[in-house]
Amino acid sequence: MSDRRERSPLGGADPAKRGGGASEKIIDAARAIFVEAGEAAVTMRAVATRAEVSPMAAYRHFESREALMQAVMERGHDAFLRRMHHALAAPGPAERLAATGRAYLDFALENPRDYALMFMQSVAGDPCATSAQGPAWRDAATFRFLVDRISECAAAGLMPPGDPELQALSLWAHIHGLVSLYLAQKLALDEPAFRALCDRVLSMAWGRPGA
Amino acid sequence: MSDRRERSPLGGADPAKRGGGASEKIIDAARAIFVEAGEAAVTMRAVATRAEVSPMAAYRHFESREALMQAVMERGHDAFLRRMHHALAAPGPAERLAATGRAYLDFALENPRDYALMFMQSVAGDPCATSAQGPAWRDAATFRFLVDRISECAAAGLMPPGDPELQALSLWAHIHGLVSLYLAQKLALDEPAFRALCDRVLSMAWGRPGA
DNA sequence: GTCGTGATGTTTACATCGTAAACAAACGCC
DNA sequence: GGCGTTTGTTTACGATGTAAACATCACGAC
Repeated sequence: MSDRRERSPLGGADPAKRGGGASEKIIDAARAIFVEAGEAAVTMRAVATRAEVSPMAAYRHFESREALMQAVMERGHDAFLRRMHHALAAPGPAERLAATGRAYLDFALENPRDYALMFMQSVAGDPCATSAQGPAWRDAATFRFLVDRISECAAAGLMPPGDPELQALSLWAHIHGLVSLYLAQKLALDEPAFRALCDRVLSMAWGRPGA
Repeated sequence: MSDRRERSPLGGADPAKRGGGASEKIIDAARAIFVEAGEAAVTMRAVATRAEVSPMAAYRHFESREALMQAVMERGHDAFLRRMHHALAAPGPAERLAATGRAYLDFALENPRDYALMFMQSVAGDPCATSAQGPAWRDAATFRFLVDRISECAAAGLMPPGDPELQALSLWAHIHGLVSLYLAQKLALDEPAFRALCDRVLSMAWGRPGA
């Protein structure tokens, strides 16, 4: 959990901090290619070309391609969390939970590659998964956010009582199941049909809040 | 849905039929490597070595590495369906549905790479933008099997009435969500803890049958 | 028999990939 | 100034997917 793969030799005590403008430029290039053309297109040479440096330059900032992809993923998580927080603008607990679900779906459908990178494959050194024992998802900011929204509803009597963490995980798994099957093209639906399907499934299982 | 990528030049009218002993040998080699070491280890050269042929031999039977992986995946689906059918041995509708859930989980946990290959890949957006409209999962034998188990329960009054297809999809998504998060190492749990978690989540959401 | 003909397999070759190694310029600090 | 550290480049190597050309072998027609 503590080791960043980014080299950031001039970063201060906290290596998770900015690694300098050059690292930024390289991550930006990698992200641009990734979003446009997918993970396979993110080759070190392509990134270097886009960042206007030589192919080996990226290795001064990232141990390996995998470490670079991890940085790309972290940007995705940042954006995801920011998006979730928009749901706080809704007026009441139930509305906030519903908005959270909508924000989740919107992010996944607008950033399918980011979503897949973040949640549908195992990446070494993932912030969500230490791959070893112990709590990881329980601590993830986005998961805590969902737990809070559910606790809020429970406190307002809008939810059957129970362990909010368990309910949050259940809801997360449910939405993630739908989303990931859709993104993996196992459902053969277009986006509007999929959104309608989500609405029906989630309202069936969770009443109104989940949809 | 009808075009096989396998070349099978001596296969009869149905190209999905056996492509000859050599194709078998190559798929077997690919599967062995895949199960042991993961998709990345399935290189054409490694497969050829294992199948005791020259590196280019596989191209006589499969268009590309991707087509070979697809054949590997189909083997996985066959095994998966066979496993599901064991659940029919249970005595009553509720028991059969519960056994189906258990079979699903068991298959995924015993064959994690197969499961990931079958259900956690191919993200919308890139070359796979074919996204051929129309029913696909609705026709899949394994999905029909789940719908049948749910219909059985509904007929016996063990399930709230409703569209069995929708309920089946909801249950599928829920279990798949849990499984895929676990396999992608987002939960940071070991297997026994994960099984216990599934039990709690699914029994919370679906009463007894799902667990 | 001989002679195509097509299925099957091999060898060779190439572009592209991740990345190790050696080298060079730019910077801070004395 | 000199010198070590940081940052970048060039070059090179082994692995990969696969195209192209060539070799083998079975088999039906003559």
